[in-house]
Amino acid sequence: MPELPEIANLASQMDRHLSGKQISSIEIVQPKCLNLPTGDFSQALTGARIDQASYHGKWIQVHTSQGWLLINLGMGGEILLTTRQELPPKWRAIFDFGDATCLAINFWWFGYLHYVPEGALETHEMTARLGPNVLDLSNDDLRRLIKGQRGTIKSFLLDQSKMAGIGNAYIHDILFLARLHPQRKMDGLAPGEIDALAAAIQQGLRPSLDKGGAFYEKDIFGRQGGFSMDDILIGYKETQPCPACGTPIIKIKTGSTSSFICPHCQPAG
DNA sequence: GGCCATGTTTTTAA
DNA sequence: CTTAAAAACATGGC
Repeated sequence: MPELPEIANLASQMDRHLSGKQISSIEIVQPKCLNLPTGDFSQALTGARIDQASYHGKWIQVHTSQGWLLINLGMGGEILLTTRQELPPKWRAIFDFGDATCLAINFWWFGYLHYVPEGALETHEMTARLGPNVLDLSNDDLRRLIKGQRGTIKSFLLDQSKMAGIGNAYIHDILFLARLHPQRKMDGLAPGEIDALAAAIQQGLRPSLDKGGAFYEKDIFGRQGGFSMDDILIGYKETQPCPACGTPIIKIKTGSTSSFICPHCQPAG
């Protein structure tokens, strides 16, 4: 599912290939994903010229001449730059451009398409509450964030209001790289472990970012990402040997999500 | 065919 | 307050 590397790539591609295009019409299949009634939403963005696209955590922020289009793919989906003649079989919304191309958006479950008027971005709670993009954190930033925190390290890393971008797919390798058990308590971390965590976050996300995202997601041209199963260290590799020590990887329940760990390299402590 | 796991965010409960 | 778990649904795997 899309996390920071995939979102960052999509936003970058959209910025490069959509800027300057004008939205001529909008077709919505699933009104439930909007924050406005369908008519209001369409009216707000029809005629808008796309200025630029960026991202914050798992949200893509498209700035237009008529305000912001905010996209969250939820648990996975596609944003395709295509034409009416080559539409994918399924989609939730289509933005037609004046030049015969269109943007077809699909997502499996709980995606969002939100409109926010110009200058009102800080009133959009779901993005305003996000912490800094996780790749922008320095070791000192991380240390400050951790100070005074309780709870488990996994729920901390997944808390988008602390830092934005980590999801339940990349977190397995991040915690493995830091040699930390997902259920270690935040107040029990040694300074050296925090530094290791800061390095692990970079190490766990950048390779995928550089390769265009994960193999199970597509870019706006429908091409798969270059980050393959072989690039993943331990995530989703239950029973396979740990790359560091050879101990079989196990899958455990952590709250309502699953985690993959090496029981030898990541002791519960 | 049917049951189950999946991953995000918000909401609700403990 | 803090932290954990459920709910919102669609799709693919076994």
